[in-house]
Amino acid sequence: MNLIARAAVLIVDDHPLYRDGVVQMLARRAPNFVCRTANHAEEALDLLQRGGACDMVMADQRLPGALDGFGLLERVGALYPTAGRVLISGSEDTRLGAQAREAGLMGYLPKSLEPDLWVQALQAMLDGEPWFPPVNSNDGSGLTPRQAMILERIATGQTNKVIARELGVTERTIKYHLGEIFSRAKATSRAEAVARACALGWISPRPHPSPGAR
Amino acid sequence: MNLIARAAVLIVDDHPLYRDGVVQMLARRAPNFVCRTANHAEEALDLLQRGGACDMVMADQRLPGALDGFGLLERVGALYPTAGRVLISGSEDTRLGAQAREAGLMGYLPKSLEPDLWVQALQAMLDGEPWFPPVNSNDGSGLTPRQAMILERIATGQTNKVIARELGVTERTIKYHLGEIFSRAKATSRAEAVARACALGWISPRPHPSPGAR
DNA sequence: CGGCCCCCTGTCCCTTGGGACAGGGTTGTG
DNA sequence: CACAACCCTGTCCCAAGGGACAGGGGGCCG
Repeated sequence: MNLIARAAVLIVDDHPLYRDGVVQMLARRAPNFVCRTANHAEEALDLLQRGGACDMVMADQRLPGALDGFGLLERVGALYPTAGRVLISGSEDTRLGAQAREAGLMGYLPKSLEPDLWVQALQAMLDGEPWFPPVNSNDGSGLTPRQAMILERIATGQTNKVIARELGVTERTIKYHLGEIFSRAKATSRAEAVARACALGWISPRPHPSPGAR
Repeated sequence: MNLIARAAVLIVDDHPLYRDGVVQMLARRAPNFVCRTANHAEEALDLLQRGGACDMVMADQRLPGALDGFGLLERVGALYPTAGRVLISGSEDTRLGAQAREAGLMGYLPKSLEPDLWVQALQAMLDGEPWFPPVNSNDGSGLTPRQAMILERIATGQTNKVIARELGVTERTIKYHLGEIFSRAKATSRAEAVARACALGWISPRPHPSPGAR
């Protein structure tokens, strides 16, 4: 564990009290950290530009404004390749963790994480170690990979036919999986399934541009 | 503003750092408050039962476990009618405020609220004044009341026919409104509309039991 | 008043969706 | 091996969804 270096971290979240909580906690437990905070992506980018780079940028997935956490961190990655980038999220959805990995981020911190683990994770990440929450074996959703894959596409408005084509299977197969999803989500239609999946955190509530659907 | 009385408040939220933030902030700005915290509904009820009642119970809308914020506060209302009940939420959705009002709660605090306003609101509520965030005139969604009404039902999986019956209009009319909703949400199907509405915070992501749909 | 917005309705038509019934394949585990 | 998940597929069928086209009515504002 690295306790020597001073580290500059930027925390981006639109909930003032949460930000304060993080800052206070870090001040107490990891005095070697210098914290800055921003309300949203634009402010964060502005801060980085005028205030110099950071060792670590941690952004909530859900942010007001045009850029969400992923969007912001993507841009940060392009502008400041040396900064560690970490996603924060209020939801329990471990799918976000996977997404964060794919996006090349250094870590993913659910807000339900205990402060102890929080600093532990931070230290690890500053040492260059990626950090993702211990997988619960339970991925929360109770959906099979296939089902999750399909549900996600459903949520972008894709039709069974399209999904079938893209996954290289028959339309009938999609219907089959849909039926399974319905029973697991206690839904009777795709619209309801999507709503429940949102409510249950099964799917990441990211504003989708629906690229292939229009 | 009432600065005299000692007030016991219970904060229920599954994000430790957010809870800490609130507690710290209150300790600094409103030392007359005695704070207790709970992770989820069950813990909260337990605390109330063994620890005696509270003047104020503030619960996040999204909680792990069987009861969400509304559920918890409903039960609290039944068990401890004198306690003020307040909903907290991370989303910007002003619909939640309306829902909280309907549920007879004393207030609604979005997490994006500035700490200043937070304590102000708390004080007001302890004085018996309901407190809800200043309406932005902008309800965020850009949906007409009718559209919002219909979108909500869509999200519970209701079919056009059912909605039409319940609203006392023709199925055709529902289709019309749906079309409008689609264009506003940039969606092409009800499933996509629901997903985008969730992502945009247009609809409250409450696990619906879908009463009339099954 | 004219224009704009919201709400409501109709007909025609084709595409999708989803259930019921009935299979076959793989992998892995007790 | 038997059993359980998971994945894939087929056919038949009917209900539901959604677009195109074409209207009428009320309210509010310049």
